[in-house]
Amino acid sequence: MKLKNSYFYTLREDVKDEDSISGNLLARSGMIKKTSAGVYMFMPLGLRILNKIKNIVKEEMDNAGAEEVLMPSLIPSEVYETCGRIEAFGNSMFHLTDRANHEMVLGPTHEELFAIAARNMVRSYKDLPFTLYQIADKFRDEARPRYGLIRVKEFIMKDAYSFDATPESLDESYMKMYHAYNNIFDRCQIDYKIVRANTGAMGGSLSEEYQAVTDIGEDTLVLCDTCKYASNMEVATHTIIPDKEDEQKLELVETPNQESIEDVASYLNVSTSKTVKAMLMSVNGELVVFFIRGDRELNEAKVCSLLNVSEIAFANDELIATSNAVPGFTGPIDLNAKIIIDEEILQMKNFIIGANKTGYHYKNANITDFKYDIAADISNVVEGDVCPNCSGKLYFKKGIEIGNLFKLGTKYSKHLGLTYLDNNNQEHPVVMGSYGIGIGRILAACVEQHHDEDGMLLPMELAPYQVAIVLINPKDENACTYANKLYSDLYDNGIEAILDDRDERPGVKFNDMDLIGIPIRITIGKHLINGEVELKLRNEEESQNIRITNIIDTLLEIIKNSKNI
RNA sequence: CGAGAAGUAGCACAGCUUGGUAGUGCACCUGGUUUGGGACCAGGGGGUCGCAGGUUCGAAUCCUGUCUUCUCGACCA
Repeated sequence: MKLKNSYFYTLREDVKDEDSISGNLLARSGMIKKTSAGVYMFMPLGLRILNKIKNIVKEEMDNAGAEEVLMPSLIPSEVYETCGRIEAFGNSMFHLTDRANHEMVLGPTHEELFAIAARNMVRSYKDLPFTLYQIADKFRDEARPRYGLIRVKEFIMKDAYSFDATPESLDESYMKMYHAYNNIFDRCQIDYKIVRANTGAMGGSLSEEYQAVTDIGEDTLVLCDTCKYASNMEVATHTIIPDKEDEQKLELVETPNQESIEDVASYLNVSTSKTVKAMLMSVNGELVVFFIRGDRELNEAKVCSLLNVSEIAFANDELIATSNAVPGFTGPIDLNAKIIIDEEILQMKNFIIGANKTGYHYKNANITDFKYDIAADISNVVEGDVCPNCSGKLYFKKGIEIGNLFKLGTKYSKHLGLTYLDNNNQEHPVVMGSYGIGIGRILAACVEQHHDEDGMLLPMELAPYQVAIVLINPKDENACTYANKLYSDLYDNGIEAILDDRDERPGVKFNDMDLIGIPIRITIGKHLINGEVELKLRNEEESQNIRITNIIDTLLEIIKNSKNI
């Protein structure tokens, strides 16, 4: 691309609309432009990067034996009704009607259509296994789009679906995707963690997420400092260390005006981990009181799957009044409500707990002092907890979900009649897996992880162009002639280059090329008369002068080496 | 969906309190001087002040409604 007659602009200041580094750098580079909240235009440079990511994904999918297809985005509602997902998605799905008043939706994910596609051809176990994928737009009406390309309403996703006869066969298909995913994210130079995740509304047995590690991540990753344990906070567990104290006698103590756990703990001069707090929640309109250690948080995802509900809410005053619970002083002893305790409390001794009486708590409470309905893991782990797999300590990082793997099982195939006959002429539902990758999120995560104060530092495989040729003085005819020759020589050798032939000052050109993250810069300036140009790598401070005689080989070598990192 | 803030030129903003016909920096155009890290001088183009009503002789400014955007929360396969 020669800049002079191309669509190219940069902004010198941050864009007010963008709240993330990646969103700002992409917008300032003229690569993306927001059209409305959570919806973006991709301009030439941005689209080039996107296409490079897509190509990497395609190559790895094809290598893993998956076949590419393309599904529509405009889909009759009834397709999603079959498996109850109109309900499950709620108002995060875009609904519309056509002129004949048929209810349609814009596809948020495509399990059903792929299952229907598979149903068209699968008859026998001999037809299995196979894997299909597409790279296409998805639509989700996010309540709050943010962080540039991270959380958007319309986005490009690679979604793959595997179809197997047996769970064992699914394991193999799953592992093929697992390896393909590692290759994809390695090639994009993403710093990522693979974590256990909640299967949520997708259903199925196993789910793992690929999380790009970044501070603006919306998920909390729980990692072990000793072993490879890695889990999304939603499903993270820890080893409970039993308290070895001897049980003491329950004692009512006055705690006037001490309503928060911190206040009570400091008033009674104990650690918050020696207290138990109550969470008064509404579950399907019923009051349920959850008890967890004072320094922990209730884990909604765990509670929802325990009780098999889609959401829980804080109880309102009216609901609380149906019991004898006293907010701030709620305890399980003589409480007339459904009680669910964190299993950790089974191992705690002599703890502080509310007395259901304003201004009073019990101390030296023990599990034998009260009744409860269910004991289960309902709390979040905290940093420093002991790893469930070894004796290491758990710590947290923030992550963006850039990919996921689901073992779906037979949920969709059962509902949609996707079955096969085995060698005994018996009919079985096909076992499915689903595998997603957010293409735009890879771009955003990559920029979040690779930038400096001057702009992006894109990996060679993702950069829109590998080389930027900066022509210092376009009015110098010799320099201009050489620059154009170099430009076409590079193309002849398969190297993608930008020729900055604009009539701008050198500083403007350097800053622009730094901003858009071109990995290699060739500057054609005053040393050309000596047969030399300047070579500078975006991720290095120093530049060097090189002879123009073997410049192509030098560049090919740099590009080749950078891909082997 | 709850709470808060903001919409004025391509971008970032001032002006609004106290109504009087629209301004700054960057970007853009012309001429000149410059030319290895976001040049300088001079001249110039570009805005129905988000939209709709209302008050007023007169509204970017005051009032009402509405839309949009952003922030914090809720939600998030």
